[in-house]
Amino acid sequence: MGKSFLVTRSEENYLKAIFHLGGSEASSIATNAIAEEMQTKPSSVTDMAKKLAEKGLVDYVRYQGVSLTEKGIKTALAIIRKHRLWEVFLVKKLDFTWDEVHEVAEQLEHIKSEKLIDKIDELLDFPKYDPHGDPIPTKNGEFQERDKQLLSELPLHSKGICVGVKDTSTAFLRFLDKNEIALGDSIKVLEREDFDDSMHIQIAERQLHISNQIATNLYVKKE
Amino acid sequence: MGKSFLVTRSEENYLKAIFHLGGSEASSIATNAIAEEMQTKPSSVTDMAKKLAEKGLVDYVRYQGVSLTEKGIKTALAIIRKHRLWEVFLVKKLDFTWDEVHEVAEQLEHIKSEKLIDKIDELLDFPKYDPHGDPIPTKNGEFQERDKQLLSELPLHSKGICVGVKDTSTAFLRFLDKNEIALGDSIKVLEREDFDDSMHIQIAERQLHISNQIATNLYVKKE
DNA sequence: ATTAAAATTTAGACAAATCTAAAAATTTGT
DNA sequence: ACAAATTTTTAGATTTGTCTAAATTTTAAT
Repeated sequence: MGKSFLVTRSEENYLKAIFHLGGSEASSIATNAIAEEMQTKPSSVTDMAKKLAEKGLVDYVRYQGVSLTEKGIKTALAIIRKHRLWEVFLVKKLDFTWDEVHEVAEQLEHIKSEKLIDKIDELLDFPKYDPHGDPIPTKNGEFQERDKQLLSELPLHSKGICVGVKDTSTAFLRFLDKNEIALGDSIKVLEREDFDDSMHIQIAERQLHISNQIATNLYVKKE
Repeated sequence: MGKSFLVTRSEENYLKAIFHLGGSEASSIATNAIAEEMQTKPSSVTDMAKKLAEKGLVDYVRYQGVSLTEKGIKTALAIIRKHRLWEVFLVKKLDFTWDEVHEVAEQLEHIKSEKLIDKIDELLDFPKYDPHGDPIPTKNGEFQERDKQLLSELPLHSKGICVGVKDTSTAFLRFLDKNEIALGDSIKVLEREDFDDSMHIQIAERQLHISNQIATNLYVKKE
């Protein structure tokens, strides 16, 4: 079996970025898009694309961009799995807030030990979702996106359960904390303002007025 | 305050090695000794010595070797603290055996997050010793070596409590596991064989015959 | 269908961390 | 004290991952 041989930390980060940009589907991802995502220069992306292609992790055609191979997808999912499991660990076991976890998980995701991450998985009782509501791939790389929609798309008077966030910036997560909006909360759309698409919602026992910018960054699952 | 600015992973490993070789005392540590400890070449050590000296982490005199500065000691202790706390975590929370922890802890010790390690410390209830019996430095870099001696030096008929190991090789740790010798066990010297310095010991309810090589790698604390 | 704009790649350079081989300094043995 | 052995350093090369600037290819507009 192809014991994943040597994948460097930098290569792992590229694979993750490509995956997040949709590189696991048929479509190719543009050099510029990857450079943007990774906060680096397009020329660096080109160099790395060649390296990853040589290792059989991506398909790369000059001037066309890259897409992940089967092997690349597996590797990317393993990293995402680790990242999300560590996030759960930090929140559940060490009382980190959900805006604090990302930076540390970015480091922890590169720790190489199959036993370690499987034990963490077990310690957490095999969670299916991370603190932002994103699904955690299994050991075999299976994972299903939750059936969810943006709060902004929820019809008037219908109810949903908050299951995730689209924007994971510190600012947004802090806003949610401050307004006591958490995953699992039940949300009902009471009124919608046509003028600016802001809305009145019922959340737990409270009522809240939220802007469209909030509503387009909160995922809910219809009840 | 000198927020430890940038210390690379490689630099951290050198500091740790120098500390282990006694570089925190007045004595200087030879280039060759460090190369041996780090499994690298003396010329690489020279290069790094200059770099560390420039950052004020070691004192370095050409052809004389290096010794840690105050700042270098602090940095080394912070890494050792992290390494040992992670070892405790792996054993206590994830059921790793004590011969499995080192390799993973070597990676985890480089994770940069003060909050993370302090929370791990708290989760473990502020342990004083790691799974091999070595003391864990406090957040302020204080740490005291335990009052201990080698089992081989324990007088005939006297008793001690097993508090640590000198050799931390997988082979030795596995041997101890197989013979059910664990930290905390009470050991009494029943008989000593002058010919080869092997000894009969009473450990818990059992009696055991152990070679001098074992006895010179087990630390006990006199009762 | 050309040309202008945008995206991408190449070429050449740099910093970090390492190595080899040769030179220099120190230590050791007598 | 001086030659031989050992240790240490220097000089120059290599690898990884990055960058800038220039060249090339693709895309978009008229």
